Amino acid sequence: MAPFKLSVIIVEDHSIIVEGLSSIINNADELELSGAFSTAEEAMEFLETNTADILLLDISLPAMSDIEMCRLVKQKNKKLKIIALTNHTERSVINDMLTNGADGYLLKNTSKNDLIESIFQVLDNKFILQSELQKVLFSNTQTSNTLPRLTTREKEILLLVSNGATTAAIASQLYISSQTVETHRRNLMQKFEVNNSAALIKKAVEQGFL
Amino acid sequence: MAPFKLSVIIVEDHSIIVEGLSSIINNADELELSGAFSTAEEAMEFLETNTADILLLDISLPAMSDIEMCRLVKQKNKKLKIIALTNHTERSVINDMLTNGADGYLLKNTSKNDLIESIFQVLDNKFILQSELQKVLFSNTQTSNTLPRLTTREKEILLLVSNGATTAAIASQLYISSQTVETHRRNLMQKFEVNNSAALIKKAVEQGFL
DNA sequence: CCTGAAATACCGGTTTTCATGGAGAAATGC
DNA sequence: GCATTTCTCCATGAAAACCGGTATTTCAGG
Repeated sequence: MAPFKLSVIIVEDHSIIVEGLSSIINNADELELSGAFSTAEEAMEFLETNTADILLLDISLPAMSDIEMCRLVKQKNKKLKIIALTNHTERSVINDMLTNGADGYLLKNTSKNDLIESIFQVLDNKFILQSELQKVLFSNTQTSNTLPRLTTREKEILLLVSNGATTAAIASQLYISSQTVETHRRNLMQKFEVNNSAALIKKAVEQGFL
Repeated sequence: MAPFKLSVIIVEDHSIIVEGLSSIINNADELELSGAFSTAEEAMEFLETNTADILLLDISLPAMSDIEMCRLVKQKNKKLKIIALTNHTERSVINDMLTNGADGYLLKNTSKNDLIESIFQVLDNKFILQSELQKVLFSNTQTSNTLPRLTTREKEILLLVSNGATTAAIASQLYISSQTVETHRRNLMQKFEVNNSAALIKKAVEQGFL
């Protein structure tokens, strides 16, 4: 019950994890949890009429809108510190998060102590990144740096391909010619830097498109 | 500090979730957490010299050894009640769990209250299954009932296919003829009930083989 | 020793994908 | 309104995948 507690909010849709974070935060003397939301939208709504010092943001799928949400939240609340919580260790995801407003990036298997410490580090205007992740980020393996940006049509075709549909089937389903479908699929393979559909699907799943 | 608390142990490798479960359990008067382990093996070791009333078992990937572990733990500790915790809603996974010793099956997004209630239900020799899951289990869609059983070789080839290797490439890598590889791939597609590699990879990922 | 499962291999034929390269129309964004 | 993306379509040939059988070897378990 200290007079000036720092306010933490959470965006996370698994209540067990919320419970875990909540317990960790409330056990820290200087922190208090002032909100838990299952979507970033709800959190933004909350921030319209309230303030907070730090946001723990769950990033479930790298390709989803989470990263975009992070950018938006930060844009509207410049003072709010954001820590991304995720399981993904792909360089591109980390990069994307950190260039989109996150002040820190933690893996979900972080220990209690690491989490608390990180929160304070970030509040102290420091930038945090687990050593495990620094390795990924600064390793010399010069692999793909960013997630591909897919067009609507490409996403549509990706989904159909993943369901096992052949080019011809997709074409007739979408009322376009199979050449068009081929083109899209080719572009998909190019964007994902693979050379066949099997690898395409695997990479797409890994990166959260499926 | 009631005299006879029921002892709960956890198998779960994400410390934040452990924290959440721990907090939930310790807040229930009649329960106490007496151990948290990141693997089922460790839990079994613990059970050699200790007892427990209930085990919350994390099932991360349906095709992994988790289900087998459940069976083993139950075999060795018949009195121990096991609740599986997972994100998977596939009928086959639920089936597998419940026929391998689990006394209940909860989704990871279960609420605090549901979890507590379920624990007591199970301790009361009831069998628990969320209504959401009952629907899946007893719905009339007569789709695939069990995960396919893959041979060692098939797993090997599945992995290589997912990496984008062509039949010829796989063949030369494994020092077998490409006809053999074709056969294995065909068997894989049959087992997964799909008709091309793209769908094969997707289904394999979904079911935890990749 | 026998059986069954697994791994290996082959044939012949059809379908589908993959790689190239180009190109016009439509929508989107500034 | 202009530029850039995006979506559309085309042709061709080689490569790979898919299909439906069949069959031999190997090896562990009963």
